[in-house]
Amino acid sequence: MLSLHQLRCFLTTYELGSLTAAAEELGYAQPSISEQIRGLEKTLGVQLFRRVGRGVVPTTVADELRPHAERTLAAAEDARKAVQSVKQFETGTIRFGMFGAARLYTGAQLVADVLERYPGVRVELIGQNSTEVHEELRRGRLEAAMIAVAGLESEGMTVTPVARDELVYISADPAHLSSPVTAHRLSLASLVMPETTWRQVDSIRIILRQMLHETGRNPASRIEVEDIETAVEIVGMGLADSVIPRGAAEQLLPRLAPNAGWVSLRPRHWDTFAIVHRADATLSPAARLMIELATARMQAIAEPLG
Amino acid sequence: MLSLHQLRCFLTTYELGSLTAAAEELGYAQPSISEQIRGLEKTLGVQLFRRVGRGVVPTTVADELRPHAERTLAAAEDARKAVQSVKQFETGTIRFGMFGAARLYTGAQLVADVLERYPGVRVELIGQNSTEVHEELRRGRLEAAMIAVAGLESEGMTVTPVARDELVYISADPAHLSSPVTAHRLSLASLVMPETTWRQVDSIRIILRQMLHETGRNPASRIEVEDIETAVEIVGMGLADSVIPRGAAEQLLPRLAPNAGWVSLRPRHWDTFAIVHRADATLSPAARLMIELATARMQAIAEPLG
DNA sequence: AGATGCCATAGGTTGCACCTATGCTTTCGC
DNA sequence: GCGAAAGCATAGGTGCAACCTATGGCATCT
Repeated sequence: MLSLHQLRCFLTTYELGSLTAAAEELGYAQPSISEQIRGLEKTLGVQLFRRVGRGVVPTTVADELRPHAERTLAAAEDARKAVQSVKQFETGTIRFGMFGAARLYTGAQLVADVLERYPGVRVELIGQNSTEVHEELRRGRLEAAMIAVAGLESEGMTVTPVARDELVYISADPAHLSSPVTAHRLSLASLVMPETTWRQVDSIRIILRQMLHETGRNPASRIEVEDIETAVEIVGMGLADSVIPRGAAEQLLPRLAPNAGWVSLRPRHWDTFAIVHRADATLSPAARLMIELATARMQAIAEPLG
Repeated sequence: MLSLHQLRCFLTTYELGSLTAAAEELGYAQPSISEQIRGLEKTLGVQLFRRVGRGVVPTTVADELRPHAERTLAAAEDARKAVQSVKQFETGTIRFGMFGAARLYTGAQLVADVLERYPGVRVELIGQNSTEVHEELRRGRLEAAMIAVAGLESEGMTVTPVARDELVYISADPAHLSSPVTAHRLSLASLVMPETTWRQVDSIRIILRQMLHETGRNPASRIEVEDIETAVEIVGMGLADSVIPRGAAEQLLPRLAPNAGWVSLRPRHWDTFAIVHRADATLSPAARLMIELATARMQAIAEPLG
């Protein structure tokens, strides 16, 4: 079986024209080189050097092999270098999960942070929805993620809360915003809720369900939409009210619903953002980097925890 | 130390997404693949796969490594193929020594023979002069050669005579050609001799020296030139006579000295052409091919021996 | 002719690559 | 849910290969 070591020995011998010189160059004893060359000749079924008294002389087959051997060794060296540069974030892809409001208002900045520090890397922010992210984490396809957690069943997962963001009630009707919204008022409200596809696992809905549990009512949403921007626009049109994280409200209301405002819930509730990864995993440098940067960004915007 | 085997195991595992599948594909037991991957991860200092319950998942570093691993393996495979095709004369260089009159009147045809049968090969016909060829043979830089031998000191060399060519006296003076030329007449002649640089080892001169030895004279050449064509032209101009192999005479006289003719020596003498190679060498297929073709060509032109 | 340089061979040690057997964890099917 | 199946890791053992030192043979240089 062909090996890189054989090719290395061959090339050095070819260039130096001597087994002894090659052995010294490579730091081996002379018989070792001799054995490697012989092995290479055997696997290829050809003679590469003529042993002629003092020294060795390459055959025409050796002439032919040489450039190929050089290419092969160069390719192997490239492979090694490529891996090393990935290790040092000089290149390669960093993949990180980010779901919900977290991505909504720190995603772009987080990507900018990474690109600034490591110009060569590609960044993938994965996060269509929480179940998908959770599944990717569980299957090991995603190493770590920052997601909104609310009573998330995460057996075998390490969940490290890093920040919380207050859930606020948003409305275009000033009368609805005159005082903090209680569970009772919430139960009577006409709501538009995003993330309709993942409603069972959406952290905000889970929190609202817990809040309304005491009133004996289920959270009633009149309108279901897919993304939070659409929900905010609908609120701006006065068609319904909604409950979203305060950070999202501060970012989206001026842009999408300038006539709407927000008010706290009573009692207050918070959406918790956490770093999540498999409990058994040892995190890669890239993952640790993303966790560090994402945590910093999130804590600069929302309320730090822990 | 990086190895092709590790890269092979890595690639197969990457593609099949499973150590077990890779093991089956490559014909090994599963722990062997596991060990190779672990070794590769250790030499590179990175994790390539996340072991996640059932199956393995490549990391981003593995994504980066993959194309490089493919290139490296492809290069190694190219090297192997290149050597194999050289072995089968599909490509590569065939080097053969050929000196003296042998090259003069079979060289081009011999090259044509090789190119016809093996269109991909390069051919090098080495042979500036006999000593140089002999030296190259002795040093092993040349595997085999067909040269004119005349009492050639060839210790350690295997000399296989394949053909002989009569030495003839050429002249532009018909009177000189009326009867075979004896040693006596030769000693009185005014000669032009080629191969002046290598006069000490030129086979024709050696023969002439032996022939004239009985007359007590040394061969006297009035004119010394480098190549045989020039000598023939000088003969055609009537400035001197010469002694050359009959094959050369038949080829060169009509072209370079149409008014000249040739006559035998008395007694007749022959220049002997032989295959020469180191006694200890096992000949490569390429060398055997050249020997076969050169012998055939030479025997078609000159008088076969053995 | 002797000294030197270089490759091959011999003999022995270590380590690696490979195997089988088994245990642990996850996933799948009933 | 709970066993069955699938997949990787570990353990233990064997054989080969890579390495070493020591030495011999041959060619070359002085």
